Amino acid sequence: MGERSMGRRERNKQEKLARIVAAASELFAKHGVDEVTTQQIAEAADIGAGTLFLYAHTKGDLLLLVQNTHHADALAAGKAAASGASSATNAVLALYTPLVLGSRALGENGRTYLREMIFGDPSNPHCAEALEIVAETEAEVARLISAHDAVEDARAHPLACMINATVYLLLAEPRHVTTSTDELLTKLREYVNAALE
Amino acid sequence: MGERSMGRRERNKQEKLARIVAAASELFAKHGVDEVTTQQIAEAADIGAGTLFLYAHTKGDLLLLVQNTHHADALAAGKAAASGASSATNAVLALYTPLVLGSRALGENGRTYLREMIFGDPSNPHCAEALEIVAETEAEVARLISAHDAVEDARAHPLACMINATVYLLLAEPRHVTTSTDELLTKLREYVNAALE
DNA sequence: CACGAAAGCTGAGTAGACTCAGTTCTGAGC
DNA sequence: GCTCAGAACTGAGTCTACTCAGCTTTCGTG
Repeated sequence: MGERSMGRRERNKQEKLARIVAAASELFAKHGVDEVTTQQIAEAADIGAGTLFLYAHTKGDLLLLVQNTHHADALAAGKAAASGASSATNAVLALYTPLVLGSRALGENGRTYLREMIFGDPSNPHCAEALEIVAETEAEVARLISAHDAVEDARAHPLACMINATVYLLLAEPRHVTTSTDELLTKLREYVNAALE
Repeated sequence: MGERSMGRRERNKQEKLARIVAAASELFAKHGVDEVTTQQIAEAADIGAGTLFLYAHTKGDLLLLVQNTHHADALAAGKAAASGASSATNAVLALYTPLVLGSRALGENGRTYLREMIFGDPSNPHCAEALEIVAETEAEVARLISAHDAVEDARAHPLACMINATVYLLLAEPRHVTTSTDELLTKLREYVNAALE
């Protein structure tokens, strides 16, 4: 996969992809997904309007493409933070904190990302990638609560799924849009505590 | 609010609303939300294309309008079924079974309904109504697990939220589209058991 | 009944995501 | 270098959810 081994065709494609990601990333962040047209993005990336859809099947896929990297980074940061935690609850909280902060920092785009992740077409690679990160998060939660002996092993995975579902709905539900991020994390701690006794 | 006390204006409105719900209900069920245009619905309801949007702000709102009644009915049926259950787990399962069956019976429309519920605009009355039913479901779960002494009272509400979030994501996640409804209910039992020990 | 105001309705028009038939570019074979 | 198959790109065109300026209907009041 060295850059040297690619022909011009492949290099052009990579370069275009990079321009698309950069353009979409900036415009989405600046104006919000709904306030930006695919035309504007294509123009900013200096490609034809139709070309955009060769790299992301829908506008939603484009958001997934742009955000998946940040999502994966947040998970990695969470994993690192959780490794030093003193209890199962603290570990789970540490794991999710970067994800929650990241989602909240995006404002409305954070909710849109969740929407595309859950309701997008999983046969699209960017969506599948996002779901992969979610599955990895779930597995890590199961590992953490097992390692801290919070619950017997058979319960670890179901509980991890429940905790994960709870976090995603906390971030998605409209009633929490006005809740401060601190309050949200406090709520999350309460939930995790309740689940782990 | 008797029908007699309404003027012609109000009666016309009610009648139009009924025609819209009937038309949308049939067309959505027959062809799926995405395969039906708002024009077709307006035509079937014998109203102007623009009139539709006086009764539902978006096409998604229209789905909420159509399905909320069934959703509420399913909750009522679940409540009734749960009242005779012998354990907290059985009660919660009984409560959710009609909701799960109802959602699954709608096929893809069931997932679309969830999407509109969670990501729709809550300032729209139909969306608010749907969220109201969700909140009621959550409260009922808390009541049931408290009544069956499954957990101390302080944990009842957080756990109810988590169980509820789990059910909604089970129904929404694309990976469960191919899962049979029976398997889904089995999975749900496993989750509820894990949460309630 | 006549009038005016306000509620309700209308459908042609707008905007923007997405498509596809035609074009250009790339690279392997000679 | 020349040729050609097919990969990649293009942007004008399509489709449809949603809007809005103008029209119609209702109804309280004199």
